[in-house]
Amino acid sequence: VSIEQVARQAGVSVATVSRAFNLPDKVAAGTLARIMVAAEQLAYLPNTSARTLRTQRSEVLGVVLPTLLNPVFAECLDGIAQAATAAGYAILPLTTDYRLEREQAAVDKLLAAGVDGLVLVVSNPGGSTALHKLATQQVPYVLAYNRDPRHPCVGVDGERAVAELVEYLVSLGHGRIAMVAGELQASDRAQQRYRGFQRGAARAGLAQAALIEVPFVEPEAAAIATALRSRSRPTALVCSNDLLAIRCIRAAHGLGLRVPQDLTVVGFDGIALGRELSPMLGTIAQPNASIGACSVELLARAIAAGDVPGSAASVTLPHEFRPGESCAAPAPRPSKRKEKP
Amino acid sequence: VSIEQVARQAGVSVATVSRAFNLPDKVAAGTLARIMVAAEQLAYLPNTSARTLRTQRSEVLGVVLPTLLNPVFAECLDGIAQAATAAGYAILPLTTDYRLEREQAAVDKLLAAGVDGLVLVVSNPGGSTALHKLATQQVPYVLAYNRDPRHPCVGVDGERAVAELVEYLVSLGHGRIAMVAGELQASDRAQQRYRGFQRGAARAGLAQAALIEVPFVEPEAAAIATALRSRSRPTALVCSNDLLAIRCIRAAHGLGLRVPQDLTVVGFDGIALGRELSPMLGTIAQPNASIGACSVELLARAIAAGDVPGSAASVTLPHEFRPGESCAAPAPRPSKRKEKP
DNA sequence: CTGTTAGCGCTTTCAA
DNA sequence: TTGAAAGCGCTAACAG
Repeated sequence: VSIEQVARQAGVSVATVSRAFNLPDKVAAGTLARIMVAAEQLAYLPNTSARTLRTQRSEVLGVVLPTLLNPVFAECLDGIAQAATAAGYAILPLTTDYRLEREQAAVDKLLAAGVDGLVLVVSNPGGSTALHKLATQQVPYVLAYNRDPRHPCVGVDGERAVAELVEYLVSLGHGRIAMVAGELQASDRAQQRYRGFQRGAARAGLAQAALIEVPFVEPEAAAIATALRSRSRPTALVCSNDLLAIRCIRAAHGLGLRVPQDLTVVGFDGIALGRELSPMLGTIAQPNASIGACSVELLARAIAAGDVPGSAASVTLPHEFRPGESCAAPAPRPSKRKEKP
Repeated sequence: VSIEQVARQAGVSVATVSRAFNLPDKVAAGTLARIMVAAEQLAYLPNTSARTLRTQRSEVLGVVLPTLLNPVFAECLDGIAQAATAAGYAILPLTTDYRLEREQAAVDKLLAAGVDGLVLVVSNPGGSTALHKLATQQVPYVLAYNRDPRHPCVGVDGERAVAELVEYLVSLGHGRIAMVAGELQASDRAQQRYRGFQRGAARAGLAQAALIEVPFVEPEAAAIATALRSRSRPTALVCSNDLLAIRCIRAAHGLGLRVPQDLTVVGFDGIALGRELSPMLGTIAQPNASIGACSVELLARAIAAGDVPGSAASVTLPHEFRPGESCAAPAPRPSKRKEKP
């Protein structure tokens, strides 16, 4: 049912019906009422495509995320949706499954759909041709979680967060700390966190700071188990994200290690589920919903002002270290021989 | 950049450019090549709104879900996205946060966007005015997870699943079993599972089968803790979903109860995360991605055939009980007095 | 094989 | 306060 039928039913022109919906105060009260009744009767819904085509604005923001299977991004999307609604935008989310070619495809699809702007989480802002295209074409966009001086970004300082965590763990008495990460290549976030790990380890004078890289899909985290079986196994694991941390805890339990008594495990992300676990997951919590919301607000503001967000608009949001219950001082190991004199 | 500029650049008419993209074999090879080059140079992307407006088909399926914060629906959406892509559709997901008015709003928004069909998870198919509207207007739609003889539905037989679970638990020796559910009103799924609980309890001749209703938002599951502190506390908890089950396990641990030695906990949903926990979550696993995928396929088939899916097309997918590690026979309680002669 | 042309439903001048 | 009409970008007859 189109605007024309409503017009006929209400005995007015289509222009007036259009006004009734978009500028109600420019329509006589009586006319307005008649139109609304007619629209109601006919269950009229203004056709979005026609409106978008005509106005060249869709009131839609595109969203590009790696996956919704990781609660981090689901939580972020929730924040995006909330803020978008508040700002009068609908959203159109697409996932890439961490695949570069799908990032490009997603951006193209969104551009073809005529979105007014995009929020995206990419693997690596540096090499992204999709981003370059956006920048070139003057399309408003904001990166979430990513950090790159050449783009407008919203996220936390993951490097500092991890560095400080390592120093804290050392102060707790941990002498062997390992970082567990997915394939580092896959994301600049992981790289950043690893840099923080190295920095923290160096600063704390930590001798043993290893990296355990866990292939993404591998269900049995063999690499983790191997590391934990070693005689000189780490006393603390710093994980690149919460999902990995949860997996580490399970691996530890499988090996008969107690968390945190025998092994400290700390994640990164602060997914809501972490607080429901026992032991409650220790983590560097990001304000996921806020990261999404803030990205949208940045974007909306720029669009309203008629320009694109620049890298100068980047925002670093505060993170919060939550010790949870999976993080503690290492138990003093029973020494095999007497202490040195 | 529009089709016209491409046409000009390639020295052909807009019609030919259109054909080049939609019916490439009806265009001379040389012309096609020239057009593609021009399109590439100009970074041309066919305008979706214009195409939708003209063809009256969007190649988009609307998706209405309660929330993406519960991994069940995230997993389902993933399946939907996959199947949709395979069938040549894009998807437009909207969440309702379990609020009825938002179900209606979501449906309206999707209809206005001109989606070709919808997959939805509603609170209660019976009273849904949104559904009624869809049915009346002959819009193709499929319900996921919901079950109702008057609508096309894709899901598992939750009632039977829970009934069988209860009988199994009784056979294991459990004498006091409670069901933990969110507000039953909020969803027909929960109601169904509760019916299964009652049926199973009755059939197994179970004397003590209580319902513990947990307010949705409540972070501290006080109701659960109270029930578990009781002298005649249940030996097994059947939870309406996995998130609740996880919360129950934490509550149990907080009370010094071991799972499964002191308390069996079983969830419902089969979220991927459940397998990463320790104890691995016992659950009635639904094939979440398949539920989504199957819904899409049903829908796509009907649309292709030019009609709407009827309730006769409903599909019941198999569920699978996974004992995990949170489900076991109850430990024999130390008896206070000697056994009877 | 290619071009011309009429709209899809809507918004927005410009006139009345 | 309202109406007439142009046109957003595209596709699908129809003609050539």
